[in-house]
Amino acid sequence: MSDSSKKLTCINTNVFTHMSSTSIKVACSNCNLRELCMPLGLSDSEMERVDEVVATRRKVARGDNLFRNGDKFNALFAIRTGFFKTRISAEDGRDQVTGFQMAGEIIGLDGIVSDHHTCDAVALEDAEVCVMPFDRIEELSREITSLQRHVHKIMSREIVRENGVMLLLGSMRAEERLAAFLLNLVQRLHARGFSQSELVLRMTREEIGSYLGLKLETVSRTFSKFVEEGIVEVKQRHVRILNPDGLKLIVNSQTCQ
Amino acid sequence: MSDSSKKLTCINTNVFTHMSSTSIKVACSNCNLRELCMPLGLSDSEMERVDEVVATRRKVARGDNLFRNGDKFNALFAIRTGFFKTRISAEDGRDQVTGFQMAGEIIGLDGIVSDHHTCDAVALEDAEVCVMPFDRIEELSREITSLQRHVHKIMSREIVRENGVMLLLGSMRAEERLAAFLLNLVQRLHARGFSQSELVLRMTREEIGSYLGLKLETVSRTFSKFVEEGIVEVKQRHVRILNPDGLKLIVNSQTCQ
DNA sequence: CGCCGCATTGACGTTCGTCAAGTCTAGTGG
DNA sequence: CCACTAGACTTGACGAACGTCAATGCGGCG
Repeated sequence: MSDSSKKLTCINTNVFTHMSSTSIKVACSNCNLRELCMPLGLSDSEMERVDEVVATRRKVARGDNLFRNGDKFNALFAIRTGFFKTRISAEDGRDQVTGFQMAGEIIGLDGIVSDHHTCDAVALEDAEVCVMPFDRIEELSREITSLQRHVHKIMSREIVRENGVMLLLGSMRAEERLAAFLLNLVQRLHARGFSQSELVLRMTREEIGSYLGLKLETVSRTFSKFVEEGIVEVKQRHVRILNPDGLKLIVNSQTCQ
Repeated sequence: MSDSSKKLTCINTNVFTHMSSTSIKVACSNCNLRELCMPLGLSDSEMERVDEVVATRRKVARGDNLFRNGDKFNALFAIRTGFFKTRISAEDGRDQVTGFQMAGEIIGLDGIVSDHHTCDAVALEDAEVCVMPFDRIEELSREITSLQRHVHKIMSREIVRENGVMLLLGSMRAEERLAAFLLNLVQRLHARGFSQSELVLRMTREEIGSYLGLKLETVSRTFSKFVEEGIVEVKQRHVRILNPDGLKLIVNSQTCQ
């Protein structure tokens, strides 16, 4: 499969997780996620100081929470391996998945404003994160301009991402939502060296539905429809995109609302 | 009306806009929006430096854009007077209102990540904003720790706000959405010294609908339903909330979806 | 006065949620 | 090795919520 040519080698989501014990020092400076996670163009001495920000790393087993709504906010987390969902809950028990995060992405920004997290972060597979104490980040970004800018961009990117989700939730039909979701996932996976056409969903239909503002049955039906139309192959959580242009067409179809 | 007791005096949204010419120097240090907009507890000398960040002010007439999707990003804007909406547009022409902003709120955070704005900001009434060049903000927040923290909080607050909108769009029914919208508006207006029970909508039914993921007819019908139930009085854009607890009950009703 | 944009209301249709039955798969234990 | 189970997924029938289309009302402004 030529399009699984890895730009970044060896981003294993699972296999080697249990080998890398916490004692092995993995610095940002030699992390293969560096270009996703950290600013480029740091000098060696700056990079050394950034290494020190990553105080510890932490493993999160599948199903466990990295943090919960109400937890004290201390640190941002950079995902090294694994896959997360974030979700918020209303008082009445309803909840809404607000995002799915994968290796190289930063999680925990919601906690800054009130010093407490306002959502839950749940590992959808065994995961490992770098713990980056936020006061250290602030300290260092006062000294390293490019780090400061980088932190601002990460937060702005999240705002823009959520804008896109609002568009999806506010004005797209079920097919468009699912098509946009698949294209987004596969694009982010591709940036991490995975295939452009094949992916394994780490979340259930219900979690997809929660994210997309749909019921799980609707998600399932919509998958089936895509299969009938020959746009994708679906076997449980394994998805192969046969006709990416077909998906893109669906996203921009504007059949109605 | 006792609950229109002004905490901040004279936040006029319209009347005096044309009087305050740009030549009058209005510094943050004596701005009555300070506590909404700027960090508290700055020393006098720090406050002086913050004053210098606000390079210029800019008037935006009703219907005009403060910035557009694609515009180069240079500055954040603090709203002094007036009322804005932000919206994003898909290629196919669909658009989605992503927020309504009022005096004391910061607008333009979307532009940081890519150096270009990704949404439009439109004045819904004649408005005036403080232009805060972003590189000046970054410069100063490297020196004034509390300003740095404040900037981070503003961005985090926007992320959390959007999380809430995602919950609304993803899992609430029309009545719940409109009730939540009204409560949110009136709460923010109250923080600015206005009534807890009365408000004037600055946007059309269509704009409300776009924000809430509903069609304008649905918004109108839902208003009518609230009126029938004696929860609000509605006369065009004038809304009086007769039974705020009724609204809160609706938000948490979870009838279905 | 008449126009125009905005808002309301009604009749009808579509989409998606609800409820229920049934299937598939992985994991467990005999 | 196979039966059993639990959880995830699929599919169908039906209904509710909301969108669509169209007619009408209302208020502000030239």
